[in-house]
Amino acid sequence: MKISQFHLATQREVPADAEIVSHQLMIRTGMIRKLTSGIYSWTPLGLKVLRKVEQIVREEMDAAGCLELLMPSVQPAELWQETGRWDNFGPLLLKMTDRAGRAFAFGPTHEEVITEFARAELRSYKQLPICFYQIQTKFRDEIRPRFGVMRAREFLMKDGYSFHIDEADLDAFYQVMYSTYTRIFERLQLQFKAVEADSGNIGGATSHEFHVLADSGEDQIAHVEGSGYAANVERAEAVTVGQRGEPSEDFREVDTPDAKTIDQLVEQFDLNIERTIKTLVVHAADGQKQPLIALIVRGDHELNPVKAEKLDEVASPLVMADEAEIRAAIGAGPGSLGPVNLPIPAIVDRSVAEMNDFAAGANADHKHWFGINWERDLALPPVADLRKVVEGDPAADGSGPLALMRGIEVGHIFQLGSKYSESMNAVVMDENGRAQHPAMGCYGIGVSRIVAAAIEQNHDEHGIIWPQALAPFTIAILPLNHQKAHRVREAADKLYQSLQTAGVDVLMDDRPLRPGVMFADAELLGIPHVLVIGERGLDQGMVEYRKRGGEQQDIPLDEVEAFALELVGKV
RNA sequence: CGGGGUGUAGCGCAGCCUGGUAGCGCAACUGCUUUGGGAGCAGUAGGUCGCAGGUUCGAAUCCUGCCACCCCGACCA
Repeated sequence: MKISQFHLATQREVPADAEIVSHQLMIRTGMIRKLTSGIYSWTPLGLKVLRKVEQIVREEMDAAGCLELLMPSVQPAELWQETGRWDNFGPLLLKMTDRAGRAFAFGPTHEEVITEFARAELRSYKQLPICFYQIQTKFRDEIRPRFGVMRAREFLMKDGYSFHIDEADLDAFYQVMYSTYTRIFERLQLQFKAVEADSGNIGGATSHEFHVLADSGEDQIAHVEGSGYAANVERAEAVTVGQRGEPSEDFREVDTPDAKTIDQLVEQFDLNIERTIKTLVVHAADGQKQPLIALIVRGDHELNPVKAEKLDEVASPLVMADEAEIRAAIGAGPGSLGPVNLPIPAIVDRSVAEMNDFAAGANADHKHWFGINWERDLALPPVADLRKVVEGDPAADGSGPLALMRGIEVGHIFQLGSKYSESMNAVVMDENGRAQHPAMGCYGIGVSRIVAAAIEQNHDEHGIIWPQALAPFTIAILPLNHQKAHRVREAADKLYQSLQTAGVDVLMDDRPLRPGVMFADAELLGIPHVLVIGERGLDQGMVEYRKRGGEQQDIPLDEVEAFALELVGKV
């Protein structure tokens, strides 16, 4: 491609509303343009990268035996009502009506449509296992879109769905998808980690996320260095190793007029924060005896809402009680709550169950109990894993202390089981002639998000540094002062023609611009290999090669074509 | 949805407080010079000042309402 024939629209200035590097660089290189919040056009440049990601994903899915299809984006409400998700999916689901007033959704994911497809197409266990996938535009009406295409409302996703005669076969195929995903992210030349995950509102049990590692990532991952253990912190189990200490202090009530928070309490009474507890009041699940329930974690710990709302006793989604509700039920404000004489049910975190001689609110304003001990002073309430893990916690599998890092979720695989096949009554005949609900798996990759994630991981102060597998162009030719220097133009044209013929994605900067502009744009665009042709070099019979973000060397003019072909593996 | 902020040329911004009909840098266009790290000179073009209403002889500027976008929190590929 010659730039004069292309639409290149690089900008020097950093857009004001782009917060993270990938978003800034995608705007500055001109890969994307915003139409409105969370909705972007991909320019010819950006689309070249997007297509490269897509193609790697497609090749590996095909290699795993999956079959590509294409399902509709616009889906009738009835389908979503069958699974209950018309109401349960929440405000992310974009709903609309046609001129006759029929309700539709713009697909945020396609379990319903694929299950409808499967119940029409699949009749026999002999057709199983089978996996369909598509690469298609999704729409989720995100509460807060941000970071360009990283968290967009409209985005490109690969979604795959598999069908199995039983859970064992699903599990075996899940392992195949796990290694397929591993291969995809390796081919994309990204640093990534597969982690145990929560399955969110897609449903199902076993689930793994694939994260591209980046400090700007919105997710936190807990892992153990050198072990296989890794989990999203919202999922990571907090285990305890110690045992409860013996009571040594007196159980006593203390006036604490100025201690509204844990920090104040610790400071004013010189307490160890690990001997304090926080009592959080949330809405109980429907059908519980009382409308509120207390969740108790250690003073220095944080409640993990994902774990909490999974408990049968707790309303899902999690709703914190407001001060008025708390006062009505308990008679004290949020700063003065505790398990002693608590009139509502409570669940304590595992680490709280191990505490002795600890302090807590007295359920009366300006009073706390100190020296509390379970069993001696009050009965231990039910115990559950309620908190977020912190750096240094022991891993759930005993492999060592946890370290935390940040990641960008680019893939997620789930074992759905028969959730959808049952609710939508998709059945196949098994070998005994009995109707069975097939077990399903579901496998997503955020194709457009990968482009941003790759930039997040591969850039410097000059611009993007594309991995070769993703680069929009793999080689750039910069003919310096070509409009005056005939020799330069001829050498560049010849090289361009031969690389073009060999099928290389080559970009020739044939703009009549000063060298500095050409260098700056080639670096901004992140083209992995740059060949600089100038009169100075030609005088020595040389062309200069620069590797983006790396070394440079002079190549004899008559060897440069072979050199270039070797660089991009076209020999 | 709650909290905060911003809307002025393609991009980045000033002007607003103290009303007098819009300016700077980059980008764009023309010409000449320049050409191994984002050139110089001369010239040109481009704006319903987010929208609607109000106050005023006069509104980018003051008032009211609305809209959009961005940031911080709960969701997800």
